[in-house]
Amino acid sequence: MAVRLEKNPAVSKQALRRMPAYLLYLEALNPTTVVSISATTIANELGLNEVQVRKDLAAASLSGGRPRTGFKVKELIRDIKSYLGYDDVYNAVIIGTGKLGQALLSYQGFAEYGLDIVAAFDTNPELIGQQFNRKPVYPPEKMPEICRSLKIQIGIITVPAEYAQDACDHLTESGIQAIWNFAPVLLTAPPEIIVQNENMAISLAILSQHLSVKLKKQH
Amino acid sequence: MAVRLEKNPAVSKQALRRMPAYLLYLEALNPTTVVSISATTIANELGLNEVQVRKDLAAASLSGGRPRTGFKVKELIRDIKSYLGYDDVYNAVIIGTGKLGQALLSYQGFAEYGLDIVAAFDTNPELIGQQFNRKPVYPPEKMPEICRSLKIQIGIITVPAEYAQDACDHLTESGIQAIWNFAPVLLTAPPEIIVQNENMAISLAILSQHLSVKLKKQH
DNA sequence: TTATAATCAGTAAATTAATATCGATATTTA
DNA sequence: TAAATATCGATATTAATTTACTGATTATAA
Repeated sequence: MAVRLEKNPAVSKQALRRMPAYLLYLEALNPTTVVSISATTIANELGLNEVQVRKDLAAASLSGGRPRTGFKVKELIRDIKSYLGYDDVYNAVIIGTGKLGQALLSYQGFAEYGLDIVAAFDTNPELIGQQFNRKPVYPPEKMPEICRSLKIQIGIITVPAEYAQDACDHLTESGIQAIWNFAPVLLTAPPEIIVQNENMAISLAILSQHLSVKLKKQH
Repeated sequence: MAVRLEKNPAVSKQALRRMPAYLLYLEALNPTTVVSISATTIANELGLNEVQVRKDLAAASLSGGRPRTGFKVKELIRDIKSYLGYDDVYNAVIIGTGKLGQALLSYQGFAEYGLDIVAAFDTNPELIGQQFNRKPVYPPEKMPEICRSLKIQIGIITVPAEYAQDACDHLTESGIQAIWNFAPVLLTAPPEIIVQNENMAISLAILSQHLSVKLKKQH
């Protein structure tokens, strides 16, 4: 029998970044025709090294794969989701209901990731009282009260850059645990607060630098 | 004299990811009071290792820093921008004018990064002919013609997941060079096309996993 | 039933990235 | 003007990550 000695080996930050790609790939498979899949196949499809994929999967998978057939697709999806914490449901609020805030409020896909956006905050009187995707917009003063009563863990910042630190401070005072920051600002927060920056500039920097190198080559 | 032997040493992908943070930090400084800054200071402020910062800056900076004072802030900003290709202006189009597409069309900050979004495409007849932030929305059929005549290099995909591959194919046929993909899908594109995924799921995965670990500790 | 081949898990080696150290140099201070 | 010190660039070391290798295991086919 294939015994897995290390149950859930330490996983690198890089591996954590690859997990969502595995999920996307696995979920795109037809579950009726593809029951099992090997690390080799996934690696080839995603352009990764097969040992790397096998190690990543070993970290997330509870039951492991079996020689010759690979991993059960359904189990693997479930295990990766559980590994990433998508099973636990977190309540979130959005600060700033501009276009981006509205886009996030309207996006149906977050349920997949265990993220439940339950309310939004905005200073604009015209937006306060409105709903987006059946989620109400409140004035910022209500933040502490609402966050505590609704047991909000995550605050999503989608305000313009100049108001982002304010939003961060408000959220911190309202007792949230983590911040997902879409504003192009470096936030200052207490160390116990998890801050994850969704920095489109990073993505754009990588794209731009590649493109710059590519276009220079063409001359 | 402090001679820099290696002019622009090879930089890692990780370093490239840190560059936008340096820019954010440097641009937040008051240019009248802070003329020069040391790698040490930046490292402390951003919570990074000082040698790492010095190496990163050495890769981007043309003139280098000088002992005791550090780097000239204005020069450094200029050099990093140039290094990231923000000097070159790239023309882009947006495919999909839902909330996210509209948010990107309306965002004024892309000019900073040398990104000029000049038009959008959507299948929705109600949106075709409209403008967002003075940028017109065209039907997809016009993509090849418009992309070629306006010399579009970058296509930004903001359609729902199920249409993303179609959008990608259209863009490829329209002669663009790079794709910035916001849809949660793994795109298949010719190898010469640069594909950069803006995968919010990665960010969310990291946040979620941290939070999961954090909340478990509290018990 | 036995041989073959694909795949896994685990360990070792190689590569890449991060951090520590060192001599040189420019500014500040005595 | 000389000594002290902060900072740089470069090299050396350590740590993390990726890739290669090996033996075990299971399905398939002879």
